[in-house]
Amino acid sequence: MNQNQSYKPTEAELEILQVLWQNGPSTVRFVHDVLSETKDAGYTTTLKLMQIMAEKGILEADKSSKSHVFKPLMSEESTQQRLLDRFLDTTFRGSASKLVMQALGSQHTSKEEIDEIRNLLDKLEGGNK
Amino acid sequence: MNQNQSYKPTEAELEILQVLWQNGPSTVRFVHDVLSETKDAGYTTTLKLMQIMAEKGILEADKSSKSHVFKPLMSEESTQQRLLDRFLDTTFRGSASKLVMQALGSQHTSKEEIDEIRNLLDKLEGGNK
DNA sequence: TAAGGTATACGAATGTTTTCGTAAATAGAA
DNA sequence: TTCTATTTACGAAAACATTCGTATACCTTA
Repeated sequence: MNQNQSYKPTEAELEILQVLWQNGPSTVRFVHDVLSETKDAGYTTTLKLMQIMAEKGILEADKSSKSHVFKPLMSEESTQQRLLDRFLDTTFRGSASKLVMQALGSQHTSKEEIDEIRNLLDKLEGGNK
Repeated sequence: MNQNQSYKPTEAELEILQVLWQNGPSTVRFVHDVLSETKDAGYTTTLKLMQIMAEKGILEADKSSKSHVFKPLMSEESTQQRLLDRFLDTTFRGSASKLVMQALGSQHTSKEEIDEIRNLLDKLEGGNK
C-alpha cells in the first residue's frame, strides 16, 4: 500500500524501525522486549503497531512460523535522508550549514569524525567552486 | 502554562512559528495569508491554532487593538536546538557526524558556508584532542 | 489428549492534532 | 446610526495515532 517516496513514519513507528534496522528481522516479542527497556507499553500495542505497519507496506511479515518475523521494506539510510530533508525544510528553512553548525556545536565529535567531515568538505569544494 | 524546556511544537504550530520568526509579531490574518501560499486551511483554523498556542504559552497575544498581534515566546535558535537534539536521537541514534555528512552531501553548500564549517571544525578539534 | 503458555486477530477506547461552522463582538463607511 | 467587513470566541467534528482488552489459534509438554 505504500511505495510512497515521502512517507513519514510516526514516532512509535520509527522506534520500531530502529530496533529492526539495528537487529535485523525480528519477532514482535523481541522488538517489544527491546522497547520495554526505555518505554512502557503493552505487548499487544507493539503487535498492533507492527501489524499496521505491515498493512501500510512499511514492514514485511514472514508468517511461515508461528511467531511472525518482520523486516523493514525501507532502508535506514533512505529514510534518514528523507526525514532529514524534511526536517531541514521545516525547522531550518533549508539552511544545511546552519543545521550542521548547530549539530556539531552541541554534540561531542571525535577527531576521526572531524577528519571525515573535512574530507567531505574538500570533495564538495572541488565540485562547487 | 508552558515554560517547558523540551516542548515540541506540532507541525502546524511550527509552520506558524516560522512565519512569526521570519516576519516578526503578526496578526492572524497575515500569518494565514502567508501560509495560504503553500497550504490550504481556513482562516479560523489558523486562528484557532494561534489561540491554542497562546494558551499553551508558546505565543503571546497583544490584544490592545482589534486584530490581535501575536509573537513567539521562544526563540528560533533555542527551538531549533531542541528539535535538532531530539531529531538526532530518534533518527540518527545520536550520531551527529552521520547527520552532518548526509546533510552536506545532499544539499548545495556554498564556499562561504564550507569555510565557516571548517573554522568550526578547527575550533572543535582544539578543545577535543 | 488436556492444560498452560505464548502468539495473532480484532475491535474499540483514548488521546492528540487539525479542521471548520456558527455566533457574537467590533470597527469603519455610508 | 445602520450596514457591512472583519475579527475573535467557542464548541464540536474529523482525522490521525496510540493503547489495550478479549477472543481465538497454536505449540509444547506432561
